[in-house]
Amino acid sequence: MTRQKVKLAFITNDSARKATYKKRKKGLMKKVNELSTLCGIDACAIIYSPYEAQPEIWPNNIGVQHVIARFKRIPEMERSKNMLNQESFIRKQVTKTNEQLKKQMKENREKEMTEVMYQCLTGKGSIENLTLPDLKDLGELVDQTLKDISRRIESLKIVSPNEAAAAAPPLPQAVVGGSSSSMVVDNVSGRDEMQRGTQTTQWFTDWMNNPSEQNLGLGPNRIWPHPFFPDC
Amino acid sequence: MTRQKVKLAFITNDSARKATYKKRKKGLMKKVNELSTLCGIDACAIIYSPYEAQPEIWPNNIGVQHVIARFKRIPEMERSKNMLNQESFIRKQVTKTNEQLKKQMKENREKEMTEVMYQCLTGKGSIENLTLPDLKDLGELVDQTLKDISRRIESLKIVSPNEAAAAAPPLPQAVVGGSSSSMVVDNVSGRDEMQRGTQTTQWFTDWMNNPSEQNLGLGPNRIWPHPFFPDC
DNA sequence: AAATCTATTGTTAGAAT
DNA sequence: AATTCTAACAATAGATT
Repeated sequence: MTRQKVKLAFITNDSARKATYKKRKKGLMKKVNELSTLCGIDACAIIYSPYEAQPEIWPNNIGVQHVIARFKRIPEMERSKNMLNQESFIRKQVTKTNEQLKKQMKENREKEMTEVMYQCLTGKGSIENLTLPDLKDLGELVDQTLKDISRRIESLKIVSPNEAAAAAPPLPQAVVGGSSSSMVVDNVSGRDEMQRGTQTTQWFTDWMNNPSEQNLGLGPNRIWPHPFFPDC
Repeated sequence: MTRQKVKLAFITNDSARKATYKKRKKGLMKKVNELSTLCGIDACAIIYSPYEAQPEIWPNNIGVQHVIARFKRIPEMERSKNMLNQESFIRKQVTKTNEQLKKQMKENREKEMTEVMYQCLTGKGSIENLTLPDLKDLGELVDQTLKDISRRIESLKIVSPNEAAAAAPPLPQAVVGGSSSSMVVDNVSGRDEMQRGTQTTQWFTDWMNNPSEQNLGLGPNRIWPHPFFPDC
């Protein structure tokens, strides 16, 4: 579920393992106790270790016997049913985790592209060796950024200069709005058959047809206004 | 063992209790799993709740059955023996916790007295309404502080002025050395039968016999050197 | 080995959705 | 009711004694 600094695997170092055992057993017992107390429920824990002849138990012999007796009383069939529940629970967890992964990958992609965009803007990098999918995503990002900036400019025009700073809605640093963003370069199947984008990104499509550092304002002699932001 | 922000007691609010149950049950299961994996041991947990017909278990039906069978195999007698062990363990815990409590109380006491001392020194407080035990501890503290200062002064005398700052051992802010500190006012059973202290604290014993703000340098017109630190 | 310390990581109560 | 978020809090890995 969460990032694991110490890998969740058998500790091969004997003394480290014992130390961890003692610490974690103590913590676990505390947790069982708290859960039972806070929620007023019946529970037990049994732990076998090579360090003690007897199992370490919670809450005590009587308590464990009581819970075991209750457990034994359930017909085997009922318990199998429960196991199915557990399986479906796990399946649900897997689905959820995969969704999180997807979301995270998308987020990473956006950050990556934002980095590329800023590097281009500051002349520290070029898009020369980007792949087509990268260029496509970069285009979307630039398009969205451009729109955000236009929106910001409009909002600045409406109010008086003094009120502007306070009234203008903050401009998101970089957002790729999945379906709401217009597609700059779409359905690309090869370098020679690109479609034209929306008006705001015409320059980008143009550049795609005739890529050169010169007309992108990159490098040491970069120009202003930058072609990425012709309105500024 | 440690400070408990949420009191360890049954949660009466139904929905809060259920929320806590779900969160903590999840956390507990995770912990059991980690302990078992990290240390390669056999363990099980069984939790009954009003929210599920079946108990929630770790690791699964088979695993629990296995651990229970192993548990049942131990003669009752052996387990009682183990319970004794647990009892003695708990007794040990209680002893340890009490020791910590004592230590903490001592520490608090020292801080309290240090505060009083500084308030007196800056004229912001008076010792007029302190109890006899308070005055006794305050005396000890002042005595110790005095000694520390003398030690510091001596160390400054030995080295050249330039080296002094670097070479002199740092002066602890306020330390009451339990048995090593001389008793200023000891075995006090009443105001009229006080003993005389060591030489460094003669002034304190003197003051105890004739307490007055005047000769303590307290109040708006306070004197220097302060009687608490006649050597400075 | 066991206890203690502390920097880091993990857990969770309460609020927001 | 269930999820998600996050500040506050607790657990603990690794070092030290």
